[in-house]
Amino acid sequence: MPGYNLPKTYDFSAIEEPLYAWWEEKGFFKPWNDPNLPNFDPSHKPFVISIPPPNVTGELHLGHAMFVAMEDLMIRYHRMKGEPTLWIPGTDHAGIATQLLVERELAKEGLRREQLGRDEFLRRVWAWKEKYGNIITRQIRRLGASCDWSRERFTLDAGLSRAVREAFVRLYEKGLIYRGLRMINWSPGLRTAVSDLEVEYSEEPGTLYYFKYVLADDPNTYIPVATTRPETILGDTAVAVHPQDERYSAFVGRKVRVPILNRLIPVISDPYVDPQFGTGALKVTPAHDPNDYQIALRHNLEIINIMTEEARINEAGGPYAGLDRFECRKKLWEDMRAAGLVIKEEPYTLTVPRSQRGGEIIEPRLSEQWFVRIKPLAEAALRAVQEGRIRIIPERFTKIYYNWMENIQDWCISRQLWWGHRIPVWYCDDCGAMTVAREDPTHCATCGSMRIHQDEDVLDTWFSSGLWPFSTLGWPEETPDYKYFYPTSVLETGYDILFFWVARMIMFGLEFTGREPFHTVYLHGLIRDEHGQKMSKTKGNVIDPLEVMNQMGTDALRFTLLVGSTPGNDINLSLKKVEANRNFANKVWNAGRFVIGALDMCPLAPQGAPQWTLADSWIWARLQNLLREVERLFESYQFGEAGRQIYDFFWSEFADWYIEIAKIQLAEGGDRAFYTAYTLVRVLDTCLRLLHPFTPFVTEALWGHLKKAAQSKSEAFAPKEGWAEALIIARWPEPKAAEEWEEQKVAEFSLIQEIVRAIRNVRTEKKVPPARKIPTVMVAGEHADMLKEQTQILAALAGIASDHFHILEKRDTKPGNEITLVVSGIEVYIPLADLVDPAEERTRLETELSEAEQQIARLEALLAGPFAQRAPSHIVEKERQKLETFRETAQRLREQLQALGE
RNA sequence: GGGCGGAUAGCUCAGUAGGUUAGAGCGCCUCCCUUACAAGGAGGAGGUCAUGGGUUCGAGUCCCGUUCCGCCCA
Repeated sequence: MPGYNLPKTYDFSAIEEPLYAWWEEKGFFKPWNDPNLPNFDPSHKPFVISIPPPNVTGELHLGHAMFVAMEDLMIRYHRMKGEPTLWIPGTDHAGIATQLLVERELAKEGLRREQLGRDEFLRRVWAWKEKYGNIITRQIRRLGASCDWSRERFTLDAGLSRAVREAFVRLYEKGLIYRGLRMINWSPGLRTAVSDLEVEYSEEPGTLYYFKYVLADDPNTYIPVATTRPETILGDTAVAVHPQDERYSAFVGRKVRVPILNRLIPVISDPYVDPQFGTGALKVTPAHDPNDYQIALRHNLEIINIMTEEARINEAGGPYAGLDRFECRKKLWEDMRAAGLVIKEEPYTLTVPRSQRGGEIIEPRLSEQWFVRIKPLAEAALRAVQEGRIRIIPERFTKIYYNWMENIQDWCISRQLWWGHRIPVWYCDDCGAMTVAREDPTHCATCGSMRIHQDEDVLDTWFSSGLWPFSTLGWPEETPDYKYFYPTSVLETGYDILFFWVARMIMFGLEFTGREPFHTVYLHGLIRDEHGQKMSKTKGNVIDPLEVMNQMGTDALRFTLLVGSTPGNDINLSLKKVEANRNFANKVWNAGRFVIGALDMCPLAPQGAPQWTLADSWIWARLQNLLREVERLFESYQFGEAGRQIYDFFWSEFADWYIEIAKIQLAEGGDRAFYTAYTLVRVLDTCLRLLHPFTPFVTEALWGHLKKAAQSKSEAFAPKEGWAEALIIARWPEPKAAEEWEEQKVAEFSLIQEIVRAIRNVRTEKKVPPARKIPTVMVAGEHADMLKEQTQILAALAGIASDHFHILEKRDTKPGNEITLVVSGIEVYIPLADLVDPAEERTRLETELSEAEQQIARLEALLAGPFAQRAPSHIVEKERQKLETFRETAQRLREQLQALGE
C-alpha cells in the first residue's frame, strides 16, 4: 500500500526546498520557447510579468509575499496553459534606503561618507550589496516564485544603467528634462531633495503665533501677523495684504521692521492673501514657502535663504545662526516676547509635511534641481488607459489614475546622494556649457575644453524603475528577448505604488518604446493585521512571513493571501486563517494518500465498459462545473473566488462524499473497484492541477506520488495526454460545455445527501450511538428505483442496518411506533420503539408541517402573482417544482400525524 | 474641498452574469480517536445583509439620498 507509506501529516518542511531546487534545475522556470535558442518559434504569444523589484538590501515582508503569491499564481496558470511564460526577477538599488544603511554602518566606525570620498564610499556600498543583496531573492525563492533566475536584473547593472543613460539623454534632447531653480521638498536629515510623492501630509496639533510687524516710520503702529513657523520670520522680505482689505490699505507701500533683525521690508498687496485667515496680513518668506515664492516672483521681492542643508539657521539669521530650526523657533519667540512684539498664541491644527521615509518634517527649499517636464508624457499615458490599451483592475483605480495624470506636476529627479545613477551631465569650467552624453565625454561639447566636471547628483531610483519592463529585456538594444517578450502582459503590484511606479512605467514605456509596457495592471491591497490595523513595529503587530512559513508552510501562507483577498482591497491577515489553510493542505495530502492507497485495492484492468454509479457521475459533473467556474473566474482576475471554489469542492464534495462512497465501491471489487479508483485518480489529478498555482508545493509533491503509484499500477490510470514530467508543466484542465445528463445526476445525488443528512440529524437528536445501526423503511414513490440502487451507500452513510432496510414504492401497512421523516416527499421510517416518544414525535411533525405549509403559502402567492408571467420560464418552473415537493412533503406529514393520532 | 472604498453570523471576510430558504474560516454547543486525515469526522445554535427611498415579476447584488469607518488627492 504505497499510499500508507506517506506520512500521515503533510510535512512541508521536508518537501519545499528540494522541490524548488528540482524545478529550477530542470529549467521549468524558463520559457519553453526562447528567442535565444535555435528552435525558437515566434508565432507563440508569450505571457510575461516583470517582478516589482524589491529593495536589494531589503528583507521579506508580507507585501513581498503578496505580490509573489499573486504573480506566481498567474505565471503558473499560464505556464500550465502551454503559453511560453516568463517572469523576470530582479531588485532595485533603493538609493536612499541603501545609502542610509551603509552610512549607519560607517557611523559605527565613527565615519561619515564625506571622509571616505565618493569612490571609496561607493566601493563600500557595492560590498554591502554583494554581502546582503541576495537575501531578498533567496526569500522570494522560499515563497515558491517560479521566475527565470537566469534573467535576473539589478537596476545598477551595466545594461540597466545604459538604459537609464539613454533615457535621460533622449528626454534631455527632446527638451523634456531641464535643470532649474525651484521650490522643492527638502529632507534635512537625508540632505537631499525628494519628489512630491515622497512627502506625506499629516494633521497635527500646533500653534498659531500672533505678533507685531512694526511700521518703520511709526514705531507705535503695527500690523498684526500670524504664523505657524515663527523661525521663518528671519527670512521675511515682505508683508502682504489683500488689495480689497480696508483694514490695511493705508499701510501698503510703506515699510515695516523685521523683528529682532530690524531689516526693513515693504508692505505689498496681493490677491493671494486670504483676509479671513489669521489677521488677514501675511508674512512673506520666499525662500521657505512655495506660495510666498510665487508672491515674491510677482513682486520682485528679495529672496533670503535662512537655512542650511540640515535645516539649521545660517548666517542670514544673525544672532540665531547655528540653531536648529525648532530651537530657533523657541528662542526667537522668547526674544520677541521680551521685545514686546508678541500678541498671543492660539492652538492650531496644522498640516505638516513629513518625509515618507523616516517621518522627519520636510522643509520647502529653493534649490537647483533636475526635472522631467511631465505633461507631454502624462498625456500619452492618460490616453493609453482612456482608449483601453491598458486596463486597470480593479476598474475604480482608473479614475484615480486619471485624476493624478491630469493634475501632475513636473517630477524632481535629482537626488543629493551618491548611490544611484549619476546624472550624465558635465559642466564646462571654461565656458559654463553643459554636455549631456551617452558616453562619458572627455571635453566640453561647446568649447572643447577638457576642464569639465560631472554633475554630483544621482537620479531618483524610480527613474530607473520606470524603465524596468523593457530595460530588463535589453532595451535600448533590440535584443531577441526584447523583441519577443516586450511588451509584457500583466503588471501586478500594490495600489500604493500606482503613481510612484506604474504610472511612470506607462509614461516611459510609451515614450521610449512607443508601446504600452503591459496590457493589464492588476492591483492588490495592503496587508493589515487581523483587526484591520496597519502593521508596524511600534504596535508590535508585525507578522513575519518567514516565521509563518516555518510554522505552517509556504502553501498555507500563499493560499491565505490569495483566497483571503479581492482585487484592490486590503486584507486582514490572521494566523488563524493561515492555520486553517495549513489544515487544507493536510486535507489534500491525506485525500491523496487515500487515492494512492485505492490503487492497490483494484484490479489492473477492467473486464468491460464502465458502468458509472450515481456517485461517479455526480462527482464528475460537479468537477466539470468547477472547471467552468474556475475558468470564468480566472479570466476575470477573480483568483480568490476561484481558490475558494476549488477548496469547497475538494473538501465538501470530493473528500466528504465521494471518497466516503468510494470506500464502498472499492470494496465491491472487480470493475466497480477499477472504475472507482480511476475516478478517484482523475478527480484528484484535476484538483491538483487546479490548486497548483495556489499551493505549488503540496500539489507537486503529491502529484509526483500519484503519478508514480499510478504508473507502477497500470497505464490505464494515465491522463489522456500521458503523465507530464512534473505538475508545474502539466496541462491545465480545459472546461467543457455542460452535458445533458449532468443536471439529472446532480439532482439525484442531492436527494441522497438530503436523506442521509436527515437521518444523521435525527440520530443525533435521539442520541443514537454512532456505532448503532438502525432499521429503516423508506417509501419513495417514483424515486424508489433510484434509491434502491443506492441502498448500500445510504446504509453506510446513514448508519442503517442492511438487513433491516427496505425501500418501497408504496406502503400498505399502517405506520406503527416509529420515527418519521419526510425529505423532499420521501418518507423515512425508523421503527425504534425505545427512541419514540409519541408526544415528541407529534410536536416534531407539526413543526415540520408548519414549515412546509409556510413555504407552500409563499410559493403559491408567488406563482399566483405577476412572477409567473414575467419571469423566465425555467425560473418559474423551478419554483413550481419546489411547490410540488413541499405539497408532497406536507401531505406525507399530515398522514403521519393522522396515523399518530389513531 | 474633490474622489474612492467599506458597513453581511460573536470575530475576520466571501458573495463582480439580479433568480426568490444568504455562505466560509475561526469561535461556541453535542457526540465520535470509524484503518485517508483529531491539522479529522457527524450534528447544531447564530444574520430584519448600516439606514431611507426607487427601479424590477424578483435586490445583499442596480439607481438616488443619509449615517458611521477608512483611504487617496488638493
